Amino acid sequence: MVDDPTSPDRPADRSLDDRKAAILRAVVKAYIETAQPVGSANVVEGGALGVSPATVRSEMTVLEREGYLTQPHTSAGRIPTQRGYRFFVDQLGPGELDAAQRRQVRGFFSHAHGELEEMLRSTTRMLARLTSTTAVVVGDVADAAVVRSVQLVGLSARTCLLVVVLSSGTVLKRSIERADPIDDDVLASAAALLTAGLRDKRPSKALAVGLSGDPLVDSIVADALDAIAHTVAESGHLVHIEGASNMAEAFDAASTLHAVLGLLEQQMAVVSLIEDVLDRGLTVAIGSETGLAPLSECSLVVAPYRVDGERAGTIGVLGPTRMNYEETLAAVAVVSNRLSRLLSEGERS
Amino acid sequence: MVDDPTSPDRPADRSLDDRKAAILRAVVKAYIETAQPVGSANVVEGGALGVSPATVRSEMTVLEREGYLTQPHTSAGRIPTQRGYRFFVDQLGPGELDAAQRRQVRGFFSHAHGELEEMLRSTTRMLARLTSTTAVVVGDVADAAVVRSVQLVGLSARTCLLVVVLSSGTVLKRSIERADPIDDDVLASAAALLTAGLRDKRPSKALAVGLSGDPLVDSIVADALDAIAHTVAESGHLVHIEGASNMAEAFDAASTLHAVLGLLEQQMAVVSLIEDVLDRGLTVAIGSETGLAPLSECSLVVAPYRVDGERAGTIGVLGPTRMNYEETLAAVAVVSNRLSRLLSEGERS
DNA sequence: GGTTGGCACTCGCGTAGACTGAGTGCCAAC
DNA sequence: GTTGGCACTCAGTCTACGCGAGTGCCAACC
Repeated sequence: MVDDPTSPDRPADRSLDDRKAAILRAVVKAYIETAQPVGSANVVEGGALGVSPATVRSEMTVLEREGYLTQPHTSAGRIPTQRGYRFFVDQLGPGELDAAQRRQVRGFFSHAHGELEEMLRSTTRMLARLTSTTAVVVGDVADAAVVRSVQLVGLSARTCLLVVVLSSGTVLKRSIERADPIDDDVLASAAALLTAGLRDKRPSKALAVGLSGDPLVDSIVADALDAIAHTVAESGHLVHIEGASNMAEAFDAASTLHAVLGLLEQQMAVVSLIEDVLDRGLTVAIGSETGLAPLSECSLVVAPYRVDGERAGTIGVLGPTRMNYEETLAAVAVVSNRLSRLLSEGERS
Repeated sequence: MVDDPTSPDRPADRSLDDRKAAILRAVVKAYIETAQPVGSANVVEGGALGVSPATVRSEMTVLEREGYLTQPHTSAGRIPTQRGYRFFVDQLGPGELDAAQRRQVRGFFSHAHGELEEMLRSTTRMLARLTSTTAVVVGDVADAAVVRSVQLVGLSARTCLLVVVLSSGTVLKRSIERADPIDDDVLASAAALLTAGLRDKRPSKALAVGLSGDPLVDSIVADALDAIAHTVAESGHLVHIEGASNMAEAFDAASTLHAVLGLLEQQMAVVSLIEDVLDRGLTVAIGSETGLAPLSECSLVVAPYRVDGERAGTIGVLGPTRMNYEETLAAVAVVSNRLSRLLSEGERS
């Protein structure tokens, strides 16, 4: 029986037998739909598992004891705990978008065009609208492209601006302050040296270039390499966040909302959150699994996207813990795939 | 009596005598503080205008008839109408920040440094924190600086990237698609021509440069000029919005909040809102004066900032209609002044 | 032994009524 | 014109109460 190929043999928590799993699933599904505690009768009438409410009740007490469900109070139905959601998500198969959503995605990508940054921005917008949640797209702009040109433009006597153009069309920039006035010729030679030395390298690998022998030029080159390293660290991740307004309808407590929106305003925190979740090998982070207190009532669904087979960034969706995981997982997967394809094509042309 | 220099002769609505004005002022002030309807007793005990509650009551009925106040229901106190707020704001003298706030502003500007964009961003953040509202800073990056360099960098055979560096350190960029493959030499000559022709001009005035005679180069130059015009139109206004999370505590109705946050996500709408308000010569737009339905319960306080005497952008604050106008007006004025000073100094050095 | 129907019990929620008190409008007196 | 007095209004609060959804337990059943 264990080897029966028809039995659902998933990597999920094996401590739950099939019926408990089915009941838990039904509770989670119903709760996601209605946001109301789910009673035993509700479970019976929803799924066709051929048992009476009484049986469901006794199973539910077990599920509660094991930490998958809670009761807001006696004489109310059950609500999934974080562990309950985790089980539910783990046993989900690959989902599908409904027709309208598929059309929306297809329509978006068939008309998509323009520069990388604008593409990422509009993708974020679309994803937010598609899922009615907050969408986050992180572009690893400094890691997914190579240097095309490096320029140094004098702004004032002692200040110049470093401008690095990448093959993706991304521009990194940073101002460099010098103690002494700088000559335009010196800037030009330094820029030529940098372009020659860094061309077709990743900006994150821009550590050294050949020296010129002229100490002034070499010193500026050193400053520029330093500036590149700083810029990569600071703005190497381009973050787009859209649909934060959708949070307003997900939570009724103003304080929760304030905390969540406040977190979203710290873009650095969002980037490291997503990195962290991906590093732990997760696709979904539920509640406290995000590791951030303000998100204890939120879940995050993430997926990397690739350009020519290589990770070029991450897309993600942040919503309430009781979000529609099937739909959101499908949406994130589809969008990341199509975005990967589109950007890879773009690169090739 | 009319010419008595001690009597408050303000440009406010003259249809209100001094006592009515004082009562209205007291009601607005109290309502801003408490968010509760204000009764006649409350008015008497607050301001020292030496009349009894009964007198205040009869005055308040007049103020209500004239549209400055409303009652949420009989047997409740009065609430200012939009017109009431308007009167209140019009008769406000120049306000002052309290000591703690002044310290905060001074501390920020004494440590402020870095590039223009980063400066504007952190200023927005500071303003949001200072006023506990949503702060908006619009930088007219394309109008407030002149061209320092124009470059064309080949990205792929048929695509190149236009990169314009401005004296402020701002970088404008846009990709240009060509029907035929382009040679690096051609790009270089076109870029040289553009730099020579546009240097020290404003990007918004970049309409033409001298021709080279080479039709290919000239055609690319034409494309580049076109691209500059588009970029100026599209990203000539750099928008920073911070403190949107503060809106969560200003409104309790989720739908209002959703509408306001949704509007804030459309940055274009915010820019044209602010432009529009300034064009009408206003410093404060109250409720429907903003011209945007989602902001009917909000007020906007704006002030331009200048670099070397010339308008370089706008700072603004968006909050609930019942915000603390005195404080906010003072904060916006102080921040715009100090920002102007800082940026002008920076330019000079 | 697992399953089931029956049943008593719990408890949130909605409704109804009473009460409170803040605040008004009116009026007669000052 | 101003004031104190007074009747009136009405939102908010509290309490009581019944309803009903839902539970836990148990004895009976297959």
